[in-house]
Amino acid sequence: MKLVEIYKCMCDETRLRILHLLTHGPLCVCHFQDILGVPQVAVSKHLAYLRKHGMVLAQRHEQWMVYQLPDKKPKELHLQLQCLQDCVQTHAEFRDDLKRLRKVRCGCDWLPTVPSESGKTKVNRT
Amino acid sequence: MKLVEIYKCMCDETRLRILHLLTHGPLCVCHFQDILGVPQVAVSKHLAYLRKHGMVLAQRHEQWMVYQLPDKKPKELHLQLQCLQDCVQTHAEFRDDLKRLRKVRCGCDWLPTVPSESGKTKVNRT
DNA sequence: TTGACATATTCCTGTGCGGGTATATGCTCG
DNA sequence: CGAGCATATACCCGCACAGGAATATGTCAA
Repeated sequence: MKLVEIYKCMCDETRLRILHLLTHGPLCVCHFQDILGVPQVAVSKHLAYLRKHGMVLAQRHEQWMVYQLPDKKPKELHLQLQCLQDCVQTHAEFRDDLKRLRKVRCGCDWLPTVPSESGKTKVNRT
Repeated sequence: MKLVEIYKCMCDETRLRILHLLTHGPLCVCHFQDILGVPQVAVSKHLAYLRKHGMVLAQRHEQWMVYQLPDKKPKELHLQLQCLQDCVQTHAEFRDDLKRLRKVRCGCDWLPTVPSESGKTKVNRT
């Protein structure tokens, strides 16, 4: 994995926030929309970019696409994500994202883990 | 310091190599040229970019401009540079830069530390 | 099948930036 | 001063990409 490519993926505000959120678990597109407050097309395009560069994995689940970090990460990626977590500690914007993330998790029962079939109700969006 | 800006600075191959070299001590422009094998104008522009974003400090020394990392770094920058050092361990291109760096240091007696007046001979470039 | 929802893709536009050439600035030495 | 070296800046070109609008694709449910 090319180190510069990792940095290119992280050098956009929205993508950085997406990656940061994903370090806390898988998410689907509509949740990114809600948490980030960014239009659907933008989210979708940034996710496509990240996917194209092997930074995230996508998996359809009924009508939703669930995105997550690869479980087997190359060492550089692992280090970078680790570093990201360390860096954001002091940045309010990222902590606010996490706050909204928790709210989303409460409103959605299957989120915390990789989505399973059990007890899924269609309450993702209102 | 905006985290994204740091990533923007690091998302170009040449700038990344420059920053990596600087983690090993101050350097002047002509050395970057020799080590990186990149034309003067490119080096100069990338250094200007890094300077503009507070990633490096410049200091004139007679006819040469000596660049170095700021000694008082914001926490994010420090973490990122640390992470960079960890990441490049496995990347040959960066190790090759270090090899050439050592050669340059041998050919230039004032380099290892911030340049001092003692015993400077004009042998920077041939 | 039709409609509603979730997501992706296409097209368009503006901008930032990388590469190159030429030129300007700053310093030193004779 | 003028020449020569080291470095920076200005200008031009091309490309990648971010943002937005419209539309396409895929899935479900009635």
